[in-house]
Amino acid sequence: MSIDAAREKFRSFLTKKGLRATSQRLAIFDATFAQTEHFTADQLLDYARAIDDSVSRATVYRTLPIMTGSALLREVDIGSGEKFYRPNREGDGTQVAQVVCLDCDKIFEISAPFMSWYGSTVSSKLGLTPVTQRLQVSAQCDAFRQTGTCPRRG
Amino acid sequence: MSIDAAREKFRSFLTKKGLRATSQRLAIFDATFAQTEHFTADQLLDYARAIDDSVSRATVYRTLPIMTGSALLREVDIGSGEKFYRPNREGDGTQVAQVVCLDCDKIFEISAPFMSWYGSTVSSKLGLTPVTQRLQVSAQCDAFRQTGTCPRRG
DNA sequence: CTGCCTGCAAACTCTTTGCACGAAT
DNA sequence: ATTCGTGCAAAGAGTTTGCAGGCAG
Repeated sequence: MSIDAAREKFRSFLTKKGLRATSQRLAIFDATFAQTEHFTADQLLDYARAIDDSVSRATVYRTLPIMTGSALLREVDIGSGEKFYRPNREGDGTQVAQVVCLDCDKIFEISAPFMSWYGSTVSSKLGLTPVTQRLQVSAQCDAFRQTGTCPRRG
Repeated sequence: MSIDAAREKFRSFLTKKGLRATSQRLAIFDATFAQTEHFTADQLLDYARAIDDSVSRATVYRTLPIMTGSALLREVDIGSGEKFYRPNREGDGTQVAQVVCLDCDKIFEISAPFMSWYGSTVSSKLGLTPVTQRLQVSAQCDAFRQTGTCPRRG
């Protein structure tokens, strides 16, 4: 999905919800779609300010739930104090697992289609309907432990 | 595992690590093993103070990582701002998934032995060695949505 | 005795919120 | 014109830490 197509989707999402397409919201949105890796709210503030320096931290935090609600942004919580985000270029539906490298602090994502099967199996036994699921693996980098450098590291 | 056996394990863990078996640490430990459900650090402070009212919040937070390090306590982070804990009576090794009910706020645990298989499969492709894994499902309570009451709710 | 451990309170990190001004429809 | 949205700064929640005194080994 091109950034223009994505921006248009975001605009129409805002309109449909009766929300206003302010310059700040659009700057924040554009900033997310310029990223190829996971990023934090704090980083997003920087990225958005490079586009429109009137963007404030409060507006970033207020816009994040709007964007995740539009399914154009995914939230990734690896339990590290701060949350990570990533543009959802593929549209929706893909079940992914995260692999977090303890040496690189890098987050990899891998498709894990069986997750939804597991979720429904397990939940139906409890009389529950699954809403979200996450599968996360934290791991050590073999190369880093042996050679002292991680090939994926900056 | 009985509480006495568990306390003895904790004592020897402390000794082995060169740590002191203070009355506060033992009170906090006993408090964890009296619980049958998940609990927060804040709740643990209350429980521990009921045993030894000299226990402070700081000591609870300083003792938690020691206990998780001894594998007698498991930490469960469902991404809700605060972490949950639960005594590990079964010993170690069991791979469990959490199912969190959005209506009850209750945390269920279910054995998910295939998790470790998935972790190693996925990680070996990236040259990583898995350290920890978590599989979590957040779900709605069918009964609550239909009748307005959840049978599992207090 | 020695130095690890403690309680207290302040600091910290990430996120949310109240308020009065400003801008989108 | 109306509201909704904004920036600022302060508040919040959960957790961590510096310090002076206290107790285990």
